[in-house]
Amino acid sequence: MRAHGPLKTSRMSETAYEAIEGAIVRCELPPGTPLVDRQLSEALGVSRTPIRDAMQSLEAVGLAMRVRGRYAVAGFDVEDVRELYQVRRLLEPAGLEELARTWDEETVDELAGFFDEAQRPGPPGPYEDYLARDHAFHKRIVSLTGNSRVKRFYAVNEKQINRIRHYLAPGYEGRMTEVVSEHKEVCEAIGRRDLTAARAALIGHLEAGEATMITFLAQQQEPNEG
Amino acid sequence: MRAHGPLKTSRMSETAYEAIEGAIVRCELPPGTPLVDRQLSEALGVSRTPIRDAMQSLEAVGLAMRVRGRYAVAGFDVEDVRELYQVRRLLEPAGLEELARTWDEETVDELAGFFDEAQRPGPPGPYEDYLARDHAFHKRIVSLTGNSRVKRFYAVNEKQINRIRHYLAPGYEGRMTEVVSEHKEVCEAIGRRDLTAARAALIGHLEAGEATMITFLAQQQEPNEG
DNA sequence: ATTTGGCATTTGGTATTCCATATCCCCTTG
DNA sequence: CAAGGGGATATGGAATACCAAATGCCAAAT
Repeated sequence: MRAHGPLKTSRMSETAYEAIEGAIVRCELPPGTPLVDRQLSEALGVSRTPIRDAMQSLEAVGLAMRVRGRYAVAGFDVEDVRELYQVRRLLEPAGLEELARTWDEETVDELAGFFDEAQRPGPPGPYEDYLARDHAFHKRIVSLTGNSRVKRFYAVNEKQINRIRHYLAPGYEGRMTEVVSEHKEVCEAIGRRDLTAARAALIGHLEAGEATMITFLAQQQEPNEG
Repeated sequence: MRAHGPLKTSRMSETAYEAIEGAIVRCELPPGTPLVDRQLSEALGVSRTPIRDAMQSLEAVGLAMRVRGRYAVAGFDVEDVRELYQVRRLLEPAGLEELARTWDEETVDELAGFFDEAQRPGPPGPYEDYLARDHAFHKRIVSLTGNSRVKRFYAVNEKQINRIRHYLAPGYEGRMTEVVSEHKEVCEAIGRRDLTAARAALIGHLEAGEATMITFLAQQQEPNEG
């Protein structure tokens, strides 16, 4: 029985995936929320098939999980934060080391001046803008590895970190100005052609970020791991 | 219309996935082979739905890909080998560094003697046994990171490398004895509690492996990247 | 009142049907 | 004979139907 025109605009699986992923990352669907295909099917106006495709993908990137057969939004805890930041400390310095190896002057200059443009003095802009700029910087560093597998792995990692950022906000913006100065420290070291210092500054920055996130998460009376 | 009892034994998606994945890794389905859901559906005796689930997973781990909408077994080339080994050089030393940090005597002894047992002198056993032992060694090192995300990433990486090993065999077994001695070098350094040397030996081992694989692959008149 | 058995509901998995698009082949036409 | 059109086929995507297992609830019995 055909209900109505199903509007085969594009891949409904991808549309559904992005809708659900966005809702999970923004914590509109909090950790532990059951993901019931029939409900989501009705809510998004598509059939169960693309929804189940999307849920499979969400499970693959660790945003959803199956607990005794039932799908639910994945939980996270302090140990996840440790893992996520360990991955960053592993991948991002690798980008800098590749830069040290190849030493492309143009790229060095690009990174050294990454925050020059659109960097107004005084209070930084809205949180979302700041997050986007932050992410662009770190993503650019990882891209220096030129390794597509590393980049994909990093992207999944970042998605999970971003979700915890959303979970912790508001209150988490407090570190914004601190992070900006840490970024500048990395960029200045790159500008001085001192990649050893840049690497150290980057790792310090990541360690500070991990510590902050763990502190906030522990305060929040950490929820259970999914 | 119900054809016959479909035997809902367990998750047919996983069964189908493992069947197809195995065939791809063993190169029974060579790179470029079209993966047609209806064909596989008939071949494996299940409907299209679990097959399509499996193909989605295969695409996620890089063993299959979609070229203009059609699924096919992913190809690979020298650049893939570089990426795959760069990932290994990134992850495996991280395991040793974690061991250096925590310095668990029991684990050190375990790794130092990893190849003592069942290591008969003279010619090594069958290639498959050797591969399994090799993989167990490196996997154990990566597991020292204690990072589940790293371990999953590494496992996917290994699956892809293993496929290329199968693709290159026979002839590729020639490096077996060489690899065994390189492994022993790593283990001996660990036994001497010299993790710096162990790290160096491990990286050298990986670089040798990459060079060998690239040589063999280049000889084989490299196929096109999927 | 508690426990237990069974039925209704929920939910995920699989099969089947329907549909859209792309590709290929043959036929027509200039 | 070549080029273009049109239908047949192949193939993937989505919707729906069907099924099994798990869950929960309610009633009945002790």
